[in-house]
Amino acid sequence: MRPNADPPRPTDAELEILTVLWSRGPSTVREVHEGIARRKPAQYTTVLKLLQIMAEKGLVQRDERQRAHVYRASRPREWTQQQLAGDLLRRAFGGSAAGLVLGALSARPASPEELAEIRRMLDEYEKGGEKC
Amino acid sequence: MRPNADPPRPTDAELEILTVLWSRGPSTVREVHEGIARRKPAQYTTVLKLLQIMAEKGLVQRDERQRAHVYRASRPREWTQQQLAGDLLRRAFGGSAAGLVLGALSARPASPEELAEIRRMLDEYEKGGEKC
DNA sequence: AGATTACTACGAAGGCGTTCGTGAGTCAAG
DNA sequence: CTTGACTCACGAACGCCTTCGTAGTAATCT
Repeated sequence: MRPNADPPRPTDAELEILTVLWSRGPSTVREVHEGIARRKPAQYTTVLKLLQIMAEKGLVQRDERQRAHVYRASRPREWTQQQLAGDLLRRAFGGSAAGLVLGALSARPASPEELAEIRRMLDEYEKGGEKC
Repeated sequence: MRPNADPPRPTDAELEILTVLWSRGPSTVREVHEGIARRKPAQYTTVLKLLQIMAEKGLVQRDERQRAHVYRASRPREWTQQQLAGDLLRRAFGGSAAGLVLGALSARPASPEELAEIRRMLDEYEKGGEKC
């Protein structure tokens, strides 16, 4: 409907579907359903309905050229992750990125390798983000 | 109702109320309402109803000894932040803490001071968290 | 052609979150 | 005692999320 407007924040069920689309690439309803059903039992028509609603919202785009419509996420994974992280940052952490990092680490203890990866990422981010 | 069970994840409106309670300490409905109304117009009874529901869920505890009941958050801010961060980490980032950190930094660019604070926090966390 | 399968569209139900109006009770002042 | 201010309790409304059943249409098979 509004092709250029930002899609709204995905809900829980929508995020699960987007995860499948991001990892599989453009997929039919059946393929998404198979990807979902591994973890959570769901009827085929439930996934179909979700995808239809998500298409209305602009979260996914639909290619109707084949009989089995092909859906693809309209935003890349990183973009959506950024939206969600920013949203939580604002709502629950008062904008404190340090607070969010601490919260994440406390919630799911990170291995030394992962800590090293975070540090590496901080370095890279500090170099790249010289826009002020 | 279930005093020792973990309260569920707070919703958006509930989180706003909790934020007031965390910063003000135990408060009456009127005080919470004044704290909320600064940013978002809301009727007194809306805040009252929210607090009643939150008490049922166990998100807040109510002291009825005064005529104006006094509510307090049943979990500290850090605990709830940890829940929320862990939840997002699992749902949207596949458990990758590095991904979450990158998402947060991309969403709201951090100042060099904040980056330094994050690094300091990582060091401290690495020292303190020596529990396999 | 007729039957079976695969797919989309649609409507409806149930639950939850949010908002607010109304009623009833309590307390203090006139 | 009556009035007015303040408080809690409750129900209702509305919209959104999620789930699923049913119906209709297109392709395929015998």
